[in-house]
Amino acid sequence: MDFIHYYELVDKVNKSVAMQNTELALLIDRFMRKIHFGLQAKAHAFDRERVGPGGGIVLLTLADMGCPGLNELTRRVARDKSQMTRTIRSLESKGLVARKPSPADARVSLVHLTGEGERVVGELRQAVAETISEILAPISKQDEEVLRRLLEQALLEDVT
Amino acid sequence: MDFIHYYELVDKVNKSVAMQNTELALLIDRFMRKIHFGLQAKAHAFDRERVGPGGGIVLLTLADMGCPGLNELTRRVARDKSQMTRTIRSLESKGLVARKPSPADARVSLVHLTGEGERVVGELRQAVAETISEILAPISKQDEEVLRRLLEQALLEDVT
DNA sequence: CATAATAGTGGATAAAGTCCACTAATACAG
DNA sequence: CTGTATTAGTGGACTTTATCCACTATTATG
Repeated sequence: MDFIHYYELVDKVNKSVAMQNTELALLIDRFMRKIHFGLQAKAHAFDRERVGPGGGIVLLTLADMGCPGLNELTRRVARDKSQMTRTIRSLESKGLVARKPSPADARVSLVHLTGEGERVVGELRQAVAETISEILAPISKQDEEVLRRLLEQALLEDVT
Repeated sequence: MDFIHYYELVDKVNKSVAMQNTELALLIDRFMRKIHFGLQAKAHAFDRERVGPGGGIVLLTLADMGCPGLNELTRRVARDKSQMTRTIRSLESKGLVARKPSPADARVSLVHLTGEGERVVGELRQAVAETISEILAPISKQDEEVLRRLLEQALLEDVT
């Protein structure tokens, strides 16, 4: 009956891999949440424009990307197109971003930060950086670098 | 005017740290989203009970915790108390979890998985593990372990 | 030129998140 | 003990995101 033991073993190993990876997903979720709440605790101090978490991510991403089309931006932050339309409109009404039609393609409208938007991005960065370093306090600077490298590696293929 | 250069340098360094940490937050967000969509793509295949992402995380966490009080569970997944009440009620109505009053404290009701709940957790784990390993494919097994260790370390203080 | 694909918009609805108030039970100081 | 502060859980009301789908305008392609 040795083959039974073999299959039990295989099953056990599979289950353990599944559990470990599941656990990783839960860890990531908790980590994300912790950042979320850390930021929210600071939000009243810096989010005077009331861009909210949704708007914040868009602004920060925009600062990284320069002047992308709306669709490109949408793919990068992995959110819904129509939702992005609304987010951008909201940010536009606050004077933080502006748009211009692409000279190359009449369908795309290129989004970019305004001066005021840049200023808000500065504040956001400050708050995010503080929160992140509080949360990452228990791990060393080298490991922080490792973490960044790992995530970049895992996301490499969809840089667009 | 050397001190000006000095302050410029300090400013530049600060800004770069802020940017790096901000970038890390954006990476984590994108990573999270990737998992989210990865799971969603599989959802129709395994989420026959329609627990959704919210219910899913609660079920998986529950499997890790055993038989926690609702509040304890809420703190672990870092969500709102009242929201958790509703999530649990929804899972209860599907027969996936059950509750019993704590013998030690009449205020707390202890939540635990039912047999059916355990079964669903098995399916969830399968799907989550597949998704995670697809996403983590570009990084090595050792690095995966490093990632888990780093996150655990960063979350260590709020294990409850 | 017809047809397919892409960028963006808008509507409708569902799911989460957020805040606040409230009850019941427990802890605790005096 | 007894009044008071805390804590667990519930419920309501409201806001924000998410999701899905249909639609226009433009570009790409056979």
